Amino acid sequence: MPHGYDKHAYEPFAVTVDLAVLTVRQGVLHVLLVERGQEPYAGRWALPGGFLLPDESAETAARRELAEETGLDDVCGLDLEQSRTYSEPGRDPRMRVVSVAFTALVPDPPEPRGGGDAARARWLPYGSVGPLAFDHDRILADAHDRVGARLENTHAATAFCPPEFTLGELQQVYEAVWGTALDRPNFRRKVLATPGFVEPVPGAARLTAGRGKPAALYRAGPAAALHPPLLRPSREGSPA
Amino acid sequence: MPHGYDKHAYEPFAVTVDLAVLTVRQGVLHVLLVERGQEPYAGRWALPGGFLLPDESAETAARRELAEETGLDDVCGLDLEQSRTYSEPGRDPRMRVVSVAFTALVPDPPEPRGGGDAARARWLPYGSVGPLAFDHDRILADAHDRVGARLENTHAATAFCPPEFTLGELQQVYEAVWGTALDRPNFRRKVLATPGFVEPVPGAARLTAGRGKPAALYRAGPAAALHPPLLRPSREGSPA
DNA sequence: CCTTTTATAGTCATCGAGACTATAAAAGGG
DNA sequence: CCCTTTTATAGTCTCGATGACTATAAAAGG
Repeated sequence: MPHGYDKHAYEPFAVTVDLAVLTVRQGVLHVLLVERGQEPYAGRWALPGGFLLPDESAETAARRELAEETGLDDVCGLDLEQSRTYSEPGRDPRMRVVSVAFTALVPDPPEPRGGGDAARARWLPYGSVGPLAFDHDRILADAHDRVGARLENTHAATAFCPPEFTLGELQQVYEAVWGTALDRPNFRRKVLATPGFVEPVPGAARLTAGRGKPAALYRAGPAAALHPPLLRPSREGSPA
Repeated sequence: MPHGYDKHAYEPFAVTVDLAVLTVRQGVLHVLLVERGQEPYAGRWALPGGFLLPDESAETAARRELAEETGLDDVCGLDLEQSRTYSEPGRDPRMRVVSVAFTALVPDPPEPRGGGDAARARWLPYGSVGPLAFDHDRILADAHDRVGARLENTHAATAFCPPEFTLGELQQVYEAVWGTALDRPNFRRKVLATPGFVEPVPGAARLTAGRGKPAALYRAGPAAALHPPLLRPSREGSPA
């Protein structure tokens, strides 16, 4: 907030929210994208988003847009996190737009309704489509980075799962987001040893994919942060 | 970016940047604050900041404001990171302002010049002054959280130090930001065992505080991220 | 010379985690 | 019904990271 507020001239900007809505389907990370109907970038895929209303916070606007685009009824419980704000002068060729980006993690999603003015909305595998409109490639990549880090330190992975899930499903989330395979017994040991990460659903089991032994079901635990964190295998440099 | 761009009405907003400029002085975390000269919140301390110019990105504006407020000449090399954007409708009583917050880590600082229109600018110990103007208490707390986490995963602590520093000085940074005491031999072992964190300055030593054995000098290493991270001692729940 | 202060070297035990093997419980095919 | 396949779960072994702690070195000050 500027102290010399009243002495300065200031320029008004358009403020929007952009959403990176992520899910894991069949062990593959997917993103919700909309197809642009008009110039600029007509025919290109873009992240859903929209303008802030006059008396909305960015968080409120993001949740409203999320409900409109996904058609989900209970948007309240969803994992929605502000990731970063993009304000480069040339990022929209038409006018000066400052965009607050959000990342939403949703469980097994319904097909998006092409709500409102959307030309077409689809779940697409992460990284499967060419360059997105505007600077949305970078926004999406930043969101992906943050989610990967959040899986290490929080139980955010449970946001990708239904209310009751197996440890195999939870592991698939980690593998899909990180792009690495994990050892199943070690993953299981680590998750169960972390207090508050998951809690068992007594006496419940589910056949995972039709074949094999039924897996026990778990719910998300009360712990927000994981101690110690669940670090991904040596992402860069030497594994020390 | 909204796809139904042209069909929507949108409201223009004022966009500003707010800066949490942090440093460590004598082992104590300090924040750069300015005293407001006018209503609202006249006489209260606030974070420095200002409006975006018409063709500036938020990053550029933040760096410009940083130079103006601190009087530092080489703002280019400073550690400046976007932290979060604040957009609650009532956060400024005069008008609708969306603020992009940044956190800057600076080494042993010069006294701030009360540059431009600033009533007064001072380095104050973190948490030593009462409620700040606007929502700056929360912005500052969020910045502090992020810096604490960044110390775990990156060599950001070196941004608080002069180009050549002792391991004791580096440890003081960690202790000041985290608010915990660390075991000196263990800290030393951990830092030196992390590849790329610091590299020794051959044959150089400095008397740390006048007394005691002179300490070897180190420079910041090339590694951006630390592997494995330097986790702070059991911050919550059980230490596992 | 002795005390104080700070830096640096090392020791020991414990815990986490990667790699791996073994067993249990289901489906499917003969 | 037996046998193979598939997946879940239990357990073992080893190594490395780290917390707690002790010991030595090199300076200043009395």
